[in-house]
Amino acid sequence: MSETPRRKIPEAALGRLPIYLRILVDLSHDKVTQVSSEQLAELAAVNAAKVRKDLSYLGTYGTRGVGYEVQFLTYQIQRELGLNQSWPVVIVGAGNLGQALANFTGISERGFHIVGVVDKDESKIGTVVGGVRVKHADELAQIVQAKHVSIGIIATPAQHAQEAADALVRAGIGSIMNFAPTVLSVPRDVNVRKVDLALELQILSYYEQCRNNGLRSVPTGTQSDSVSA
Amino acid sequence: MSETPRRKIPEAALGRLPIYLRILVDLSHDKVTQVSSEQLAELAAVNAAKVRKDLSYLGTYGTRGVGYEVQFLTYQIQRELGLNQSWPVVIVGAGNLGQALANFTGISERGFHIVGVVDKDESKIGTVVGGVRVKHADELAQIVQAKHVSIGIIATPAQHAQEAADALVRAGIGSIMNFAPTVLSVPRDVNVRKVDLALELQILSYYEQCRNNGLRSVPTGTQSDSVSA
DNA sequence: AGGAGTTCGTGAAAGAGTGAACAAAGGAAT
DNA sequence: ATTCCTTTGTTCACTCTTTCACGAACTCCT
Repeated sequence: MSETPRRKIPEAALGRLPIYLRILVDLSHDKVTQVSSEQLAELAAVNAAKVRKDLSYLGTYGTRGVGYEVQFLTYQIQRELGLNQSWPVVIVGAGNLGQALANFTGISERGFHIVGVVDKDESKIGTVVGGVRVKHADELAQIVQAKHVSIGIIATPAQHAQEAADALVRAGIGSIMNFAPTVLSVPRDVNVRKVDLALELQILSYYEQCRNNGLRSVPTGTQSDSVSA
Repeated sequence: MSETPRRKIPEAALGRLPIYLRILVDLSHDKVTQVSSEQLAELAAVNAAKVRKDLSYLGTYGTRGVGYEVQFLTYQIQRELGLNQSWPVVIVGAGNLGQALANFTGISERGFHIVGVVDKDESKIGTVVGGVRVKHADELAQIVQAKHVSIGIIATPAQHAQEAADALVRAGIGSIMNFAPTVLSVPRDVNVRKVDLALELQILSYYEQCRNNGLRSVPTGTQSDSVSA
């Protein structure tokens, strides 16, 4: 029962673990050592039973009548998510978004570090973003192999996203985070998550329109996650 | 005919409408006039039955034995999402992310336009991003009311996200898109969607770790050769 | 006109996710 | 030890989502 190879965590629960993790880290900074599912639920804006069920997928780490030990639970979630190491990440596309991502401290603070940024535009090559010198897209495979990168971020315009994906797959990447507003076609064993700016705004637009039409069918109080594929 | 089929669309289906919309617009550019649920499903990487069911929430817009008319369906989805108008949007936070968002053409091309960018940092005020001059955060309410803004984007650091949300709510905003990695607390009638960069990466990390545990014990960047399936 | 071939719309079943409720388990006080 | 209080872990009923399967409706061809 000590090091059971964890069964698969449901997608819905998996999406909440990073939220709990962030909250736990914050609590830890505030010198809080114990936390109940009720408190955690409050901070994450979800149901307490859901918190307990989510955490139960990791193991039996709580103490009845007491709650969860912040440090210990933090460690367990990190371990489960594979965050006790820092993953090397490569960014394809050094435009506005690529630069913002490379400079985003949240990435490096939470278990990842940028080891490469590539672009096809000669004018961008050689410039330094996020502490990394931008290289030509042709060098992608080289970077991936040299730095053992398994996660790639696509921050290109939509029309180049698929070729970026193909290049990442050829280079041996296992997971792709896609910021381009396109559906990527990749081999089945490559994991893709997409973040689509305009898509999320369009969903807000729908609810705003509903509100204006007097039809208030907005899911009240909930904070919807981005819909990922 | 009933121009208000306006039932509430299930959240899951709603999240896919913008994807169909984008594909339809692309098809239209390629001079395609008809499309079947099968084709649409292929392009959106989903099940064909799902496409038909999703579209059926809008109304009965297909023709049996033929498919859907691209132009007409495009219009219907846009109408349903409230995209036959251009929504004014305000951005709070003019850092890397805020600038990238303001410059992101995908926003203005898909039914939105940035009418204001505010920040608290004096050094940013007065600079122009995305064609808009950055103003002081104190002017937020003024901008919101003058331009009838109902959608706000939070692109501040996490520690200022809640106060940005409070300001947006006070200003009368109805929907918030939150890029800061924090759970916001807002009144029940304000709609929040969150996009969390690091969260998505952490989910990828989990799957990468699972993959590596299946093959090798220590996943220090062991690149799995992508076996196409 | 009638039959063959498509493709939509939807009912029904299976699957996933949610939340109320409660037994089990720990701590504290008597 | 016993009792009381708290909080977890889990069950169960319910809702939401996905997928299958098939009748209905449309086009084309003979």
